[in-house]
Amino acid sequence: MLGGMEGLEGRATWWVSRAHLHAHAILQELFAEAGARPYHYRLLVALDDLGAVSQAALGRATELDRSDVSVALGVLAERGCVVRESHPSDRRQNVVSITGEGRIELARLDEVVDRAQELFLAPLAQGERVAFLDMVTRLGGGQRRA
Amino acid sequence: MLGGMEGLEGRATWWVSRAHLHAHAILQELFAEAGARPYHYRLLVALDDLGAVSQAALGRATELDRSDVSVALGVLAERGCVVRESHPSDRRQNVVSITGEGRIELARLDEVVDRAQELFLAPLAQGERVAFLDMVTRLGGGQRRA
DNA sequence: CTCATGTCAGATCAACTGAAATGG
DNA sequence: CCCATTTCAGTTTATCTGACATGA
Repeated sequence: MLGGMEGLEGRATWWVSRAHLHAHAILQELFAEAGARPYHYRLLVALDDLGAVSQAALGRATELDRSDVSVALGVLAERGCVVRESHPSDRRQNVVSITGEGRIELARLDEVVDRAQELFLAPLAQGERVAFLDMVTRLGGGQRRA
Repeated sequence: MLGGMEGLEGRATWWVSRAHLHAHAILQELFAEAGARPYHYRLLVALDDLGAVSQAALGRATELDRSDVSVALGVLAERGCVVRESHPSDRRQNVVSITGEGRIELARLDEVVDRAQELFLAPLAQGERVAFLDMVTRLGGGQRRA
């Protein structure tokens, strides 16, 4: 009678956390195989989307910290995936653009992410996936970092 | 044509991660208000369930590291929520039991966790919650820490 | 003076690792 | 000798803070 369910296990928050851990492990492994990091992918996606932007703008678009953007772009630049040029009229800014190399890398990583979704969603029937995505989107909806 | 969906955003793994962040933030805040940590709750639940057990057994039951169990039990013992006695025939072991105080604290934290579920699941209609829990349980199912 | 930008060094926090001390 | 338990110190990894130099 008293409470019903007890413990964190069995609660929605617990299972969401487990699912996240599982998803994270899958992504980490596939990205590691591919020799990249999720940050790199996020940045390449945003750059392909936005065109040439400053690092600060990139950080805002991807919700990454400017310091992490700075570091990750260093790696991507070394690999020739992006180029940084200083802004003509505002010399504080590094204007970043994706390169042809970068687009190839992006396409490769897109496939990695697709494979990760497939692995992660494997326990759900095709019909369930739409409903799940709809619900989990609402549950994560208003989330912003502190 | 080419790929369809691009970017981590919009993918299932992304939204699960967002939902996890949201759930985590809710739990952290409510536990902080209550002056406790999720570890404490996990341990109290297990102790209430198992009765008197060694710290090592507790660690295995809760999937917490022995070292973290040791530290968290130190806090709980200071607050009078648990007692540690050395095992009569195996003097390596600390046999831990929940106290009356501990059971009161546990009941209090159970309510905290219930409130957290309510807040977290608020975007879902009552009927959806069962379906969501079923699916997310399957998605987190086989997960074990490395 | 103030604010924005890019960079770097370090704080943080949870989770985990390693080793020492004790004992079976 | 080998293994289990408890404890503590320290590593790890991603994220975030703070400070600094530059410049608008």
